[in-house]
Amino acid sequence: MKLTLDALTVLDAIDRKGSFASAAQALFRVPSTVTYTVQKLEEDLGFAIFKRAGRRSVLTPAGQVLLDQGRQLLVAAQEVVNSAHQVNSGWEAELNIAIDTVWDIQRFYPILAEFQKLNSGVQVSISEEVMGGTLEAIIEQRADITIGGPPPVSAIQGIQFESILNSQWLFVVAKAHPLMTLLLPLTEQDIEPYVSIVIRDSATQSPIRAHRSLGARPMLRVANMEQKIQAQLQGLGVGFLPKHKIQPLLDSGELVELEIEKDAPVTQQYCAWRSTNTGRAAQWFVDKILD
Amino acid sequence: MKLTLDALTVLDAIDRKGSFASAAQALFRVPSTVTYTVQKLEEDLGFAIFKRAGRRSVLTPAGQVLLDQGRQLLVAAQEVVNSAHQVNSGWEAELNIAIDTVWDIQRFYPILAEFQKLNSGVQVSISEEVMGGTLEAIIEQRADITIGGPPPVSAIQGIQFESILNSQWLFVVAKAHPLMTLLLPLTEQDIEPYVSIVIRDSATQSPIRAHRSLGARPMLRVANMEQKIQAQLQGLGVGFLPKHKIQPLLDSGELVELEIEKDAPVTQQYCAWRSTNTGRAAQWFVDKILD
DNA sequence: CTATTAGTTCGAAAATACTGAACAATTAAC
DNA sequence: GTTAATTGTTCAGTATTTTCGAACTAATAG
Repeated sequence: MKLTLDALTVLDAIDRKGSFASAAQALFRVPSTVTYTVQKLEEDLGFAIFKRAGRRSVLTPAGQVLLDQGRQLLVAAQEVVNSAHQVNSGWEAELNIAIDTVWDIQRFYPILAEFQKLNSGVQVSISEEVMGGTLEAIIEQRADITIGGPPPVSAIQGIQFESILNSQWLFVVAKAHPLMTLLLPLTEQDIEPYVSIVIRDSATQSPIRAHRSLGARPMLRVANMEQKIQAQLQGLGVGFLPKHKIQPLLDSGELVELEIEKDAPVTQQYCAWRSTNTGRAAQWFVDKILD
Repeated sequence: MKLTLDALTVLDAIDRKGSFASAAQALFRVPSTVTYTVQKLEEDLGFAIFKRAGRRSVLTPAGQVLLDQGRQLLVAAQEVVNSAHQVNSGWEAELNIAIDTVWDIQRFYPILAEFQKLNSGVQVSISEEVMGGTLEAIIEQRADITIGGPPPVSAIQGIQFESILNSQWLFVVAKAHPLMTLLLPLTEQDIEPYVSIVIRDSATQSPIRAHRSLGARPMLRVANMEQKIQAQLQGLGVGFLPKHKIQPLLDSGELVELEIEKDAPVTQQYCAWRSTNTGRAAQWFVDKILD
């Protein structure tokens, strides 16, 4: 394969300017150089790119394909260089952040806004994951940073973890729920008859962990934390919810915390990042997240 | 932008072979040449690609990005050359055929099988379109050849049309349909009370043409001919269907043709292709289709 | 028929890429 | 710890490729 990007640039110029001569002018070269470049490329590739029709040359079908796809190649090449420059500047070309659904994404927006003021040129993408999802995302390199999610079962090569927040989970029900008539603290037997709202695990490969399902009771599976809150709010079922996400609903009385016999569970939330990642954006975000 | 594909090839070799020296060997060059190429690229791009760590060099983050994306660029470049070669051989790189839903795609498979025996290397894609869809597909360059579909409203620059088949449309109903008790031929008043099955137009931009809708009667819109046949077969409604597509159902008596007062409509089916397309595959298919 | 423009050819000059020998730095072997 | 082997670099010289400019051919416009 003897294709060169320079030759493609010449082809592009010829087509856009309409002639070898004007292409030469545009590229600050002499006409004979353009002829030479085209002839050399034709010889290297083994087929004619232009059909000489009098004093004006026209592209052959193969030449047209070469030009069309070659232009895309030129654009791609420029993007490669741009990405490398961006990384060289210390800022990553892109940064993927996976946020666990127990986190309120809105609380993250101010940090994002602050970051954008830095004019780093980093393309930041945010995805919402459930339970094992954040772990899976960073292991499979889909994410550079995770916010929230469970701790690693064992140390993972090249990934650092840090506890970020003690998320307290409360057992709550909607304000008119029948469970409110019972004597506190509730026993497992009290709760058993009622539908439990659980979040479907977004980790497709990890062993499924239905979070806090409390035995084999009737369950309603929902996609994320938002839906779980809504479901419990509308009395579709009961379950544990992270305190910091439902504080307003507790204050207004729409949701009520009920004491239960077993200890209210505490889950450690973890932030994770790739320790091999030396990008400034990743470090900036990790610093911010750890407060 | 001073990036060259040759330099990327060198980077790739260095990474795969693990050292400048073995890369040089693999590329039939001398070590100093490899050093020269790398240094020149670094100078041209304006950043370090390798960090000299003793006698063994390691990629900088920017160098890693350059290599990763550069490899994709190399693959893409090879594909560009391959495509151009393919077109130069006389066969197109790819050929898109749009078939109108009134046609039975299965009738087209033998022709496809015959074509594949030619070992042309052409990537053939087939899409199913409805009503105006084939026309739109060829005008918007999504298709190279269309089979079936309406005639052009006016001559279209660079596209040739040829009538291919007189598709006869029959008014048919399911075998137990109430309309069968009436006296033939049916009048418009006879038909009016019953739901008419119409195919939703897949042409998004053309003015909507609800095919043979016979005034403002209750309608059930379906996505394609297959669904329309099924709908009429299950007695959900009545309407015109192309004779050649329902012959077996007529023979078995599951669908019944009913004579109607107005002439049974005849629609010309057209085959279209781009007259500028000089590819052998397009010509081969057009010849076959026109019998 | 002449002037103009487009593209090519060709020898010379310039720029670029490659080579091989010498050297420095590091790792492996003993 | 010393020696040997391996790696990468430098540098001067050489080979190759690219570019240039002038001369030339062919087609088109006036």
